[in-house]
Amino acid sequence: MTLRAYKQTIKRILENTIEKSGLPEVEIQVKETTRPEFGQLYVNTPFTLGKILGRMPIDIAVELAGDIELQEGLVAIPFQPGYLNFRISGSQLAFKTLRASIVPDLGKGETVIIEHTSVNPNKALHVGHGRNLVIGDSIARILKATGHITTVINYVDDSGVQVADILVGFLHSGYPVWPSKGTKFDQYVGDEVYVGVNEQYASTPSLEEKRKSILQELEGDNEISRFAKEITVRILRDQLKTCWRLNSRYDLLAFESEIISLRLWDSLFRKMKRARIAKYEDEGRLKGTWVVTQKTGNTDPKNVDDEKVLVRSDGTATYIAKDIPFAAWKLGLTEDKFSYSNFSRQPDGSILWRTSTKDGENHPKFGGANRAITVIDVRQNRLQEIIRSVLEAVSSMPLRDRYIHLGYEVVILSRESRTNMSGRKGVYVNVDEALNAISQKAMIETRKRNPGASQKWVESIAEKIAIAALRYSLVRQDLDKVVVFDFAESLRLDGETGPYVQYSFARACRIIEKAGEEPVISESSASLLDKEWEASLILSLAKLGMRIEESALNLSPKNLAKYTFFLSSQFNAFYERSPVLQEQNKELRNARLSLVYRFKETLGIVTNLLGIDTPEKI
RNA sequence: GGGCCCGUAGCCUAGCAUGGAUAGGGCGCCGGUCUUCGGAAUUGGAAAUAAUGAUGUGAACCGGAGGUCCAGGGUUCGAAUCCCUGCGGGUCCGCCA
Repeated sequence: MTLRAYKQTIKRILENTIEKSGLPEVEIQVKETTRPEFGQLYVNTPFTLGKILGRMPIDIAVELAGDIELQEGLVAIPFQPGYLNFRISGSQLAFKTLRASIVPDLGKGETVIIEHTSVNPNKALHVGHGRNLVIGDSIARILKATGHITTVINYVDDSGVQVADILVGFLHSGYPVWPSKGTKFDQYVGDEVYVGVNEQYASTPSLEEKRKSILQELEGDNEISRFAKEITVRILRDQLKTCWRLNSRYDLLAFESEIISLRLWDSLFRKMKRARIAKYEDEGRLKGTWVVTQKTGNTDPKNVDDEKVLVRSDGTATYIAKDIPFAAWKLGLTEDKFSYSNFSRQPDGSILWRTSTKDGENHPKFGGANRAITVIDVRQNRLQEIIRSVLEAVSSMPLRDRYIHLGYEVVILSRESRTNMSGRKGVYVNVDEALNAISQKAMIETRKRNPGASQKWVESIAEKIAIAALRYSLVRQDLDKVVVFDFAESLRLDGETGPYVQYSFARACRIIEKAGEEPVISESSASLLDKEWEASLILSLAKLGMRIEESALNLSPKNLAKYTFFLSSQFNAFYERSPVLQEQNKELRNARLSLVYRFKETLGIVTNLLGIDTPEKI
């Protein structure tokens, strides 16, 4: 039984007690206390009841404490000015916590689609994309571990202007199709071709004409569109190398060009016309277009800004006309016209599928999920809202809980100048470059600590440290906060960082390795763990289920990142003050050793949910 | 102009959804510890080396200093948290994607 189970038990028993005492029914929230002398859990129900009944909260707290019947080892203590605190006996909490680490089942088979990464196939991933990937991948891991059936999608926008830009570079500006040796193709295209072509547009206006004609060719089946596919898939394969390097994985690649060629838009557009959400403009500045009006409660009739064009006056659809059917497909609001084929095998052994227009292979079910989570930065807020409100109108269902835009703030390079990363201008830090730099530094540190180790081993450890450092730094902040990517900061290996967490894990492994035998925990030996720092480590370990639950419900991986750091620093404090292997008292040694075991397992579970590897030795 | 978001020590950040007990961390700073690693020097010894160890160092630990929770008003027994107004910053508002 973990703290999460205690919480549920207390809630149930307290509800019964209130009912039996004839007190009014109120919503009960069992919360964690801020300090150990208040016990571990508390409710402020006496305040709520006091208000209703016009009585002193403390009197009600005393009364409830007297009436409530709790299991052995759990007591209720009234506290001024009206809290009801619950104290779990140290030995019992220790014993129960040390027996097992439990991940709660919250999903009950709910199907969830998570879309993340979705980098345009014309450049390498920069750290802004890295934030998207790390958030999305962590959430996918958390949801999967808590009993949800997840499908992870990486959307490939292979039909837009950005693709036309690089084709201009290859076909008209003389960029070679093969970069110089040692350069990744995605990096070469992003750094040289894409940036170069965008600079040339200013000086050579005729290039823009060329782009226009390429853009038209892309919609059809011809030499240029086939060349575009070849190039974008080559870039995609290199991007995936970076994604996999960051420990991410996907189930499906969805190609925008196939949404177009399968004409998924048509049936949606018909439905939208029928539902009268799509309106034809007879006059005004949008004459000849089909628009959708967002219901915003904007009362000013002169304000036309919340109209969004769906179909241009020349009859072509705008990009939102690709997003809407895809979003509808995710929730099963439109039929599944895709075929699917095997794209490649991933490092974790699973198959990465891709949408396809050709005859499909035997594939798992895609689309039609209970819930769709789209990870995109906050600048897409308005568009995502439009998409959801269109889907709501078409399906006449509220979708607030089913179509979720998980927005996060952008990554910038400097707070003073607020340098936004821009692929077009070539202002960004690539994920691979960042990882290489951190890895370099970690390699020096690892070598210092392991002079006799093989170069290959040192390199593999340094790589894992680099990934942990980057993933941790991108996931630890609130989604609403702008991340300033500071190179010096990202090279830090101490303080609140991924490597610090890995270090404490490795410390635990050292002790376990040297101890040799696995300890057997009994209630009496658990009671020996009575030191303040031991009790607080146990309490933190007992919160595993609660922490996972809240991050799954709030889609907030940051909570788990904080939790790994907190556990690690508590473990390090324990490590300094409670020697395990030197302890002469066999039973105490045994109890401490099982605490080390439990710490290792718990931390291993949580770091895994964050995609951080924990080597046994670093 | 309208929508959304942010404002917490020198810097970064948690807590805000669901109001509650002394606002929790990290970096940096000051002081200390040490089963980290290096080590001037001293003592013993012919030597290998052993003991002591200034001082440095640290993915380690302990302690300390550092706060108008942007401002003002309101609701409440109680506000960092809820409401209103204002200030500062960001972002979105193309027949681009």
